[in-house]
Order: sequence, then C-alpha cells, then structure tokens
Amino acid sequence: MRDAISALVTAALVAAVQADELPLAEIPDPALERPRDPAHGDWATSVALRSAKSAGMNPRAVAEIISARIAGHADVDAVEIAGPGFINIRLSAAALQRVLREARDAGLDFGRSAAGVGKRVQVEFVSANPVGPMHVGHGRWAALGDSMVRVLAHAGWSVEREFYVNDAGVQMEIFAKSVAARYLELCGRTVTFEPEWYQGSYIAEIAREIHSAEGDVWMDRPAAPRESHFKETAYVAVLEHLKHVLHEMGVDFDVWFSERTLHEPTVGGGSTAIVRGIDALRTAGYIYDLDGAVWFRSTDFGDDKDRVLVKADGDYTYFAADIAYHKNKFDRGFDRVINIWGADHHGYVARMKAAAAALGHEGQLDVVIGQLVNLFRNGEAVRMSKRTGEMVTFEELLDEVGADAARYWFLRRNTDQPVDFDIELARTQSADNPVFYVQYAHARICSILRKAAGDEVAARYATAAALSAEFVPGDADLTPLTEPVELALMRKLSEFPEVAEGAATDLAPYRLTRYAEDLAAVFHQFYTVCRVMTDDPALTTARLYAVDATRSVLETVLALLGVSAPERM
RNA sequence: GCGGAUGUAGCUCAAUGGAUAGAGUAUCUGACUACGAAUCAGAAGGUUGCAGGUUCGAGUCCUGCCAUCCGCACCA
Repeated sequence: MRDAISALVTAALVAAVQADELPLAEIPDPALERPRDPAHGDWATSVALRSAKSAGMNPRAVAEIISARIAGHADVDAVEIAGPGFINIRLSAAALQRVLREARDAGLDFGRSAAGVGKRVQVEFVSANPVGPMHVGHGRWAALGDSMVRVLAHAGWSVEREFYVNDAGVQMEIFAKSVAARYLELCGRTVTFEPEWYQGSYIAEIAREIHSAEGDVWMDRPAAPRESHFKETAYVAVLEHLKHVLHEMGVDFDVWFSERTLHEPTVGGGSTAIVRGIDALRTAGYIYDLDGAVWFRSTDFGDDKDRVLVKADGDYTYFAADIAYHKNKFDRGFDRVINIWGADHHGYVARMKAAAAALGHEGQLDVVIGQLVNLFRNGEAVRMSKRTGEMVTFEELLDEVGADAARYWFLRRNTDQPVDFDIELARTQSADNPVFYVQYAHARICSILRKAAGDEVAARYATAAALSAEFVPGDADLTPLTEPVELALMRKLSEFPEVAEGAATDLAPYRLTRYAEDLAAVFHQFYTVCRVMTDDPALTTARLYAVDATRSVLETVLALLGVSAPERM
C-alpha cells in the first residue's frame, strides 16, 4: 500500500512539473511517513516543505498543486494540507479492504519482504561459558537472538543460529580443579579451596554425579589426568544442560562452535586457525612486533589502542582466538555476521569490528549490545535464589514464569534499555500482563470463529486456521466494512508489513511487541462496538473475514516473537 | 581521567529530523440479559536533566555541563 501511494504522489509531481505548475529540476522522493496522530490520515508527505525552496514557492502553494492531482483517486478518501505544508492522505475504505484481503490471502507470509533474499546471515548469541548455569541475562539474549533470526528470515534472509562454546582457556582449568576438589571431599579428603575456584553448588552437584558413577577411582590418581578427565566429563554435562534449558525456551541452535578447534592444527600437521588468522592480518599489513609481543594495529580502524595477539610468553590472547573465529565465520560465506553481546562486553566491540575490517569484511559485522536484566518480585529487587542462596539462574526463572512470558518480557524493551523483570507480574494472567493481553485477543477470536461455525463443525478441525480456511469464504465481499472501528482495525493490519520490515532492518524485535499490543487493543475495541454475528449475512461474512485476518496477523507476530498463540486459555 | 549507554507523565516505557510529545500502569468516573469483562469508554497527569548551536522545523543532530549505569589487561 505504501508503494501504491508513493507512486501516486510521484505521478502527481511529474504531472505538475510537466504542466509547468512546479519549477523543479528533479522529482523529489515523496518519503511517505505514518502521521503520529491518526487524525492526520494514513500517510503524510513533507515533499512540499522540502521542495518549496528550490521551487521558489510557498510550501502550502506547492502542497495545493500536488494534492489537487491526488484527490479523487480510488484509493484516496481525502487529501488535506495541514500545518506549514504537510499533505495528509486518508485511504478510502476500498483501499483498506484491499489490504485486508492481502493480509488474509498471505496468511503467515504476510509482511514478508525481499530485503535479505539471496543473502546469508549468521546470528551468534548466548555463547555462555560451559562452566556453570546461565544467568537471566543469557535468557534475554536467547529470546532476542532467536526472535531476530525469525524476523530476518521473514525479511528474506537465509539465517543460521550459532552458539560459540568457550571450551578452551583458563576458566576450563579452574572449572576442572573446582570439580576435582569437591570430588575429593566426597572421597573423604580435606581440600583447601583456592579463592579463584568456582564456589557454586552446581559444582558439587557435578562432582556428586561423577562420584556416584565412578566411585573413588580417581582419588589416588595424579592431579593432571584426574583434572583432565573431570574437565571433559563435567563440561559435557554442563553443555547438555545448557542445550536442554535453551530447548525448553524454544531456542535450538544450528551450530555449536567449539573454540578448541581454533587451537588445533589441521590434519597432517598444518597450522592452527589462530595462526592463520594472524597471518591473514600480517599479509594485510596490520601486524607488528613490540616488546616481545605480537600486536594488531586496530587503531587503523578506529580502536582506542592497538591490541596484543601473542603475549611475550608466547601464549595467544582471547582476542587472537576471536579473530580466528570471526575469520572462520566469514570463510563460511556469510554475507553478514551478527553478534549479540552483554553490555559488559561493549568495550570489545571496536577491536572486533576493526579485526573484521582488517580481514576485508568492513561493514559486515554487527554487534548488538544487550543491557542486563534486573529481577523483581512484587516490586522488590531480587538477587538471590531462595532455593540455592546464589544468583537466580535463567533455568529457575523459566521454570517459574514459562517460556512465553519470559520471552515476551525479554523482548519488550529496546536492547539498549535494561529490562526490569517482575517475576510475579510475568506470572499473572491479567491485563497487567501484556503477553496475556495479546494472547487473549487471539483466543477470543478463535472462540468467535468456533461459535460462528457451530460446535459440530468446529470439532472437525484441529486448528482455528484450518476451520476458518473452510468456513470463511476467501472471496467474501468486504464492502460492508465501513464502521470507524472496522477501518481502524484494517489500518492497523495494513501497518504490519512496515513494522516487520523495520524490525528486521533495525534488528529490533521489540517493535513487534508494541505492534502486537496495539493490534490486540484495536481488535478489542472493534469487538466491543461491532457484533460479528448479525442478522445480515453479508455483514457477518465480512466481519468474520476481518476477524480471521486479525487472527492470522496475531499468529504471525507471535510466531516472530517465538511466543505461542493459544486458541483457548 | 578516557570511551560507551541512559535521562521523556507519580511509575515502566514509545516517538525513520516533522504537526497539539504518545501508550500502559497507578488514581478517579462509568459499561455485561446475545459472539470470552483476562474486555471496553472517559477524566486527570509534561519546562523531554541543564545551557547554547544547526534549520522552514529538534525529545531526536552538534558543543559544553549535570546525574545514573557499564567498560577501560600482554584476563577470559
């Protein structure tokens, strides 16, 4: 619909210039926008304001000329000139009815766009260290990343979800020592716990599992093989646990990428990915040696300071591995790579982008910084779990509020805003809880459809979508839909493609939550004012059509959010 | 000290450089004898942290302050 109206304005401009009414050297872009105030119509353009100077005319006079050529078109109900020279266009009922038909015909494909067609994007998110449970911030990034993938796929991108497993490095060694210490305690030994070792109760749980499965056999073995064995056993257990919790959330990754593979030589005694990564930067001319260390000149790409890749003692930094990892990503042929990181890593963004640029992929790496999550219960800040006395884990939160509420609340805020998550509020099933407000609208619609079809008919279909596909005729006459609330409903439905597209370009799924709440609100208003089942068969059919299109769009939005669309609640 | 984010109604948050800055919530007043009241209608609520600047137009862009949060390793 946007394209149609945009073309209309452009045609008016061209005609006015050709008729010598407007002295313009070139035709400006109409740049249609949605007026903030619905009273100003469906679409507005400031093209008269922008071209007044070059035309040497009063903006309102320019607007008069353009609007005179738009008025009277079948899609246009009214054209008004407002303020300093805005042109406000109100769509006709016929135009809105046409969009309604598009929405229902498209079903779950409504709002698909071609922005990413033919292009591959990888989204890497969560990537929690496999040495313990996920915290609630990881839950937010899981919801965000998964929804972002869905939104990008809707915009035509070919998308992969990836989890980077930090299974190398010192935190794994500390993890192994911590588990081994708890194991030795179970064997009756007294162990002095080093301050840097992990204290969490999950460490003892893992040790208990190993002890009950394997007994005391490791007690008198040398520390090195014992810790090595415990590292592998415990790490696999944690990783499986992470996968399990994420699956409960509805998030399943396509690729679990092991950091270790970056440190291992290729078959036949070749180099490691890390060495190849540094070599690539060296070839490009961004590597130098200083004070016994190997440096990456990241300041060439706007970083604050150059970064060390190989320390004076010969060890590689974490950043060196990350460069190898990102080189690997681009070598896999992705046109675009998106990382979702916690806010505590934002200082890392500049050097990572510098590395991507130095590898020849400037502008192909996006880093989304997710702010943290503050937990509340009835307005009181919550930090510690009652059960364990430690930080509340994501798994505990998920168990308590369920995947739908968790995802919805995590997605509701812009990523650069911290989320205040009230556990009790997320659990309540009332209007205070927006996820239930939206789901209720969907359930209410399904109830109407069942009622209209009759119980016997409804019982023959597994879903409301299947029922309405048979029961509500696709060629229904929509001209009876002319009430203000009906027009408002159709207007809101017509906005969906722009919202979906904007969410993809700006990597901002939170906009979909706002849209979902708006659409649910307009539907409830419609429901209050307009009875669906009336004595007039033509009106009833048209309204059922509108109701079913609303159901379909709600289902689509919720699917993009990764939240279920229940037919009964 | 340097860098980043944030600052909008009592509270939680919206607002591609556009018009009288919007929702929800809390407060107050109303609406079920037919499709789900888990709903709807109405009232009230603002110097967009402060001061300049850019322009037809600034919550939005620029500069300088103030406040809050987070980073600032040859850690991972």
